[in-house]
Amino acid sequence: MATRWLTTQEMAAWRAFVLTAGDVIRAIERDLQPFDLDFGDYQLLVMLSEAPDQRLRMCDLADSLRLTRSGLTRRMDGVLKKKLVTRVQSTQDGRVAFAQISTKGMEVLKTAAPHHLDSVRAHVIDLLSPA
Amino acid sequence: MATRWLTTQEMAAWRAFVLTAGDVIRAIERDLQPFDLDFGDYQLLVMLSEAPDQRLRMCDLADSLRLTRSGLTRRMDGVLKKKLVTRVQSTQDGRVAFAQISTKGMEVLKTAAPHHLDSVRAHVIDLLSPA
DNA sequence: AAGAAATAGTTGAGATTTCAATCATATCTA
DNA sequence: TAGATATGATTGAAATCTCAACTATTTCTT
Repeated sequence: MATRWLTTQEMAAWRAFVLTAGDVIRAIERDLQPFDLDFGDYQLLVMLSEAPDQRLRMCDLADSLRLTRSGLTRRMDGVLKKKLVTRVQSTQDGRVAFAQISTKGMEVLKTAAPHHLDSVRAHVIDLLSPA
Repeated sequence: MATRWLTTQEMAAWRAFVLTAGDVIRAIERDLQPFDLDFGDYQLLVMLSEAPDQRLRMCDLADSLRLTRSGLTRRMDGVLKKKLVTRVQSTQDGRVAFAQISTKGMEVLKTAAPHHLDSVRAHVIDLLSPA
């Protein structure tokens, strides 16, 4: 258990990490733009597409996206308007609402996914590996 | 030059990276809160503290912080109000303004830095190493 | 079963950031 | 040197997110 690392070299690595992590996300977001998706939308769609019945309770989705509930409510506004996702009220528990990916949402995701993966490959290799 | 990596394992690594990178920043920001600094303020102060004459042109500072010029103008509002930084108009070039770290800014930075480095150590080891 | 506590979700206000437009100053070019 | 172009910085509007407060529903306790 080595404490007191983080001297010159580790420090440089940490700084590079902080700066390039942002660059990577921005580059990936730019590549997602032709599909009218941002990275937040994309992650939301992925989570739903992999969930049982392709839906999740709002609060579980918020947790997995590292958003507050409030933040998810707002993000849902966007994907609902784009018809990529549906809201389904639970019949079991009057408090809960599900977010469910729509047919259109699945189609958009299937179209965007290969390009997005190319993008991740390219940018992570280009920008992150050196750090 | 291997193309077509990013199968199950690499995919998982990428996802973990995306999620935990955010967690790390949030944790570090929480530890900075007692000093009334957020991560953006801290980085700005570090850049200035290391610059010649402890000052930088707005546009160069913006570039190094990965902010737009507009974004930096707004962030400056905050650190100016806290008296951590001064604005200095250039006498050479009427267009440029310098951001210069103040005595108070240097003091705050010196106080916060050791705690921040502890924080980086702790959270990067805790959260990032597994990924 | 009634009241208290916990859980799910939304809303208003504020912070941070970006884009596009704008203004001012400097530099280049013809 | 006059006009065009480039550069540095700010502003208004919009997007995204958080916190605190709130409503509604469910579950726990007695």
